[in-house]
Amino acid sequence: MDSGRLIFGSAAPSRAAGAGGGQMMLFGGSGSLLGGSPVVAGVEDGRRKRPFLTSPEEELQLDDEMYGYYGLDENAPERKRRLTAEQVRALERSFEEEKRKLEPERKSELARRLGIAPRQVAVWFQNRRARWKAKQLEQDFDALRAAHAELLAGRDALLADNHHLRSQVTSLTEKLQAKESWPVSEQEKPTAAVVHPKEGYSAGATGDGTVGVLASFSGGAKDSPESHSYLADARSPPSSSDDDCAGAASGELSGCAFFLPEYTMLDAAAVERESVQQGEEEEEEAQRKYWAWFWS
DNA sequence: TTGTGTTTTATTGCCTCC
DNA sequence: GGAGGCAATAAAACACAA
Repeated sequence: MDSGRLIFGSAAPSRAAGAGGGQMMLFGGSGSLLGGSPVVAGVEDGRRKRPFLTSPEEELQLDDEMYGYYGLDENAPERKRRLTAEQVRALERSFEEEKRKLEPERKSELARRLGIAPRQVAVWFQNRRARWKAKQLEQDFDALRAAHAELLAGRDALLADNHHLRSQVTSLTEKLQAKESWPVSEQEKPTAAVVHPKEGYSAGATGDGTVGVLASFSGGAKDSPESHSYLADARSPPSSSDDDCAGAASGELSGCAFFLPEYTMLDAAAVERESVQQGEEEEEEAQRKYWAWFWS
């Protein structure tokens, strides 16, 4: 967009600037963009419409009226001159102290002190706010990007964990299915289901007083009873008052063991066969003893 | 020296607030 | 309605590589 900004060329002799020597040479001077043409065009000066000029004198008068400190420095070759380092430092300090806002009194005071036009101070603050905002946006973007990366990493970890757990479920399910068709010899039949909590088994009492068991077989040959290191003899009554039910019938057990009169377990059928074989009465006795112990 | 990209200074038009 | 802020933009000033 052409902003319509004009550099007024002037054939008039340059003159001393206002307080501080005047940094700007927007109008006039030998370096005019428009080749020294005294009058070029009318243009809006921010708030006031700048009229078409007819002479360098009128132009200079308008410069005084509209720009205050904007003077023409005969030693300044540029049409637009940058603020000095010291001026910028002062403006920066003010920018920080005043939380990026510029009160009118402060603007006048700064302009007076730095020898520039109040309008220049306002413009500098405006541009400085724009730079600050752009930088803030950049920092915010970086922070968001970092947070996003962190979330992605967390998500990937969860997916990996989920995948691992699913694999475990699949593996355990396969093992359970294999055990359901487990051929058990008469001598090797497990006689009861015992849950060893410390090794990761879980059990829950059901509403009717039976206990459901999910067991994991680890160690020992797949089809051998040795893999059932937690199996114990359900017919042997608990011999200890230990709350942790240590004392469970099997000497193989090192932790808590539950005797289950009825159970849902992969080798329930084997245990059932043994119960039938050893007599219903004996089984009932074991259950009776178990429940007596269990509820004691 | 020159071409090119970046930074700084300034303008313009629109919007909000009082 | 005027003052001031902001986004968009222009253009000078500057930096730097070829």
